[in-house]
Amino acid sequence: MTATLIEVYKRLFEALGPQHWWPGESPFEVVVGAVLVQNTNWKNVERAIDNLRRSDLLDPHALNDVRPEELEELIRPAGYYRIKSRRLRSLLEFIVERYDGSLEQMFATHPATLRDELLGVHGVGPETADSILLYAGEMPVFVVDAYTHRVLSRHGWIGFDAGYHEIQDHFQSSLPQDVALYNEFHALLVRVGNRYCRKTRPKCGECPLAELLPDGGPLQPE
DNA sequence: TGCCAGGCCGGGT
DNA sequence: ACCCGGCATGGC
Repeated sequence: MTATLIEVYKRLFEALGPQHWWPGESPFEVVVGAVLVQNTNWKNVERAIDNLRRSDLLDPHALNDVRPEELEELIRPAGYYRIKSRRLRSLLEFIVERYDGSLEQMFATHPATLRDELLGVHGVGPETADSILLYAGEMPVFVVDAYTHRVLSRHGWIGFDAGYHEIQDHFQSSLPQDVALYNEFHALLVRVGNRYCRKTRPKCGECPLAELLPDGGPLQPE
């Protein structure tokens, strides 16, 4: 690749500025959001979280005590509400049973260990686990998502068939272990994906990374 | 108006 | 170890 990842980051940051992802929110809110946002627009997630906040349920024990049907209704705007209600309850049960409902206690666990534990919870996959570790626990773990894959593969920086851990290693091995950097970089990639590197009708010409595209424009998947 | 959004699971090759 | 259908609401 013609530019290092750090140069890519700098370019994005200078063009788009800080994204302020999950800054003033409580760690628990981030945990809940990480599940609710699965394959879903963040706008929809905000409505669901607003419902929880209005009902004073943004607390592990409180939310764990809500009846499943009530939880479904509260998070309905986030979509997949029956699936996500079950996933959320699995995660809440884990936090309450394993860590006495204390996120502080949970995040005192070694990152690699906690990651494995989270992956064992129903409904928590690699991206959800890593989002919790990075954005709620402030642990130096790079979060990979659909946008990360799309932006990097269209520039030829990774193959279209690159898997989660391959991409994650790519970032973690070529960037300093820095929570703020990982946080901001991932948020910037999502922003680029939303604004320019779209699935249909991409606006590559206006993208801050336009000069870094291969000759002839973005690569297309086979 | 369809298409898409910050995935993951379960069943099938 | 992949591949695919299912899951659901709201915005553009």
